[in-house]
Amino acid sequence: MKKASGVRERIVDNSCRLFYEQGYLATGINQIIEEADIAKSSLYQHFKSKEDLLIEYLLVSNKEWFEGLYKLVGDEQDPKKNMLTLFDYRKQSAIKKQYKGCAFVRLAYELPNLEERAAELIRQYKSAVKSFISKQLSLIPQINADRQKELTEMIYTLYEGCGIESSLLKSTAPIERTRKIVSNLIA
Amino acid sequence: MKKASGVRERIVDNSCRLFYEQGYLATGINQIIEEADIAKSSLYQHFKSKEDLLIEYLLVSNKEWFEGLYKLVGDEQDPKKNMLTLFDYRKQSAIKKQYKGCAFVRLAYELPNLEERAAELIRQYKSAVKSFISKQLSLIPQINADRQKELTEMIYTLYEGCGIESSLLKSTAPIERTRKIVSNLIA
DNA sequence: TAAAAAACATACAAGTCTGTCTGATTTTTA
DNA sequence: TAAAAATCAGACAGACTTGTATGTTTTTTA
Repeated sequence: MKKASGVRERIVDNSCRLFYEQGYLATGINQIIEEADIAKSSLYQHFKSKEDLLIEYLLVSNKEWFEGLYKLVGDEQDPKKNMLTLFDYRKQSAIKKQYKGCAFVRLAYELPNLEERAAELIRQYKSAVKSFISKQLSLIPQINADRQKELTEMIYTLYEGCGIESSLLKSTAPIERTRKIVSNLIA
Repeated sequence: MKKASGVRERIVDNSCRLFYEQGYLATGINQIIEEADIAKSSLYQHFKSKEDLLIEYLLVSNKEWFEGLYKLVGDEQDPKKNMLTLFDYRKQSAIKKQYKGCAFVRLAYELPNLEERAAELIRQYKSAVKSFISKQLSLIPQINADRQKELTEMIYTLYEGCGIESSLLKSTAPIERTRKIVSNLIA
């Protein structure tokens, strides 16, 4: 079908940017179409409602998050290094995103009565992050299955916690501290 | 001055309830005055703007949170028990508040460009929580000053992390797991 | 090049939002 | 009991919200 105009792309890019920077409720359709420089009817041709834009936002955020992580991981094989890379990635993102925190948690907290489609995408994302942690641990020979399960939960909890702290204090220090703790846990 | 009518009290009670249940942006002045059963002009006599209601919300939430914690602590002196009570309190609150999470983090995430007055109150609250943790650790003789500092950060990070997890999964399991981890850390 | 699809501008509906104002009524204070 | 303060109901301003509808112009497809 169409391909050249990039209208859909501009809608998605600007929606995602504004939803993240300002929050979902604080961002109006009119601002989106203005900054994307498209007509309102074009937006509603691609997305039937603002809620559909929200779903798109979650899908894009998920995709970009994992792409960014695996770009930083590169072809490194050492699971210990890769575990620490997760925290390096969190630190790098915190700076780039000006300490506004995880898009998924942000949304879950902004909309306490979130529709189920969106809530499910958030849970899926978090589950995938936990899988990454679990995967690395499984590749460390010294760690047995019981300890792996235990450490997965603990490291994931630390991962979430340092993200919050970093956002509230607008500082990477909590992430760096947590990275060191995790480093000791898997040493 | 006035004392009997309880108008201000009804404004504050309903504002706090609705801000927490629905979020700040999703709650309108009109809903507040309707559920508080007062006139709009009465509201603006007590609070000059919605932002002032937000500040009140933070002050009240802070007060109630610590009152609830110290009620659960009672006159228990054992610092190890009191540390675990912090997590029992988090679990109890999670259920009571239907997994909507910490009011302060919620607000910081809902309004990424929060006014400085409010942001400062949030940081103060989190600092006070950390002080509680630090205080208990300082009362455990086996823990030296260095270890105390280290554990304060770690337990606080775990505290924040398990709160997020609990909210996203609508389950107390992450809190219970974390309580056990903390129990081992200070055993 | 002619038909189909996409994007355009713009107005509009119907509702919401915060905050102000007027003037009447009730409550408190002195 | 008289003056002062608080609360009331309700209209209003002015801007904003999401989404629809109309008709035109541009782009793509066949």
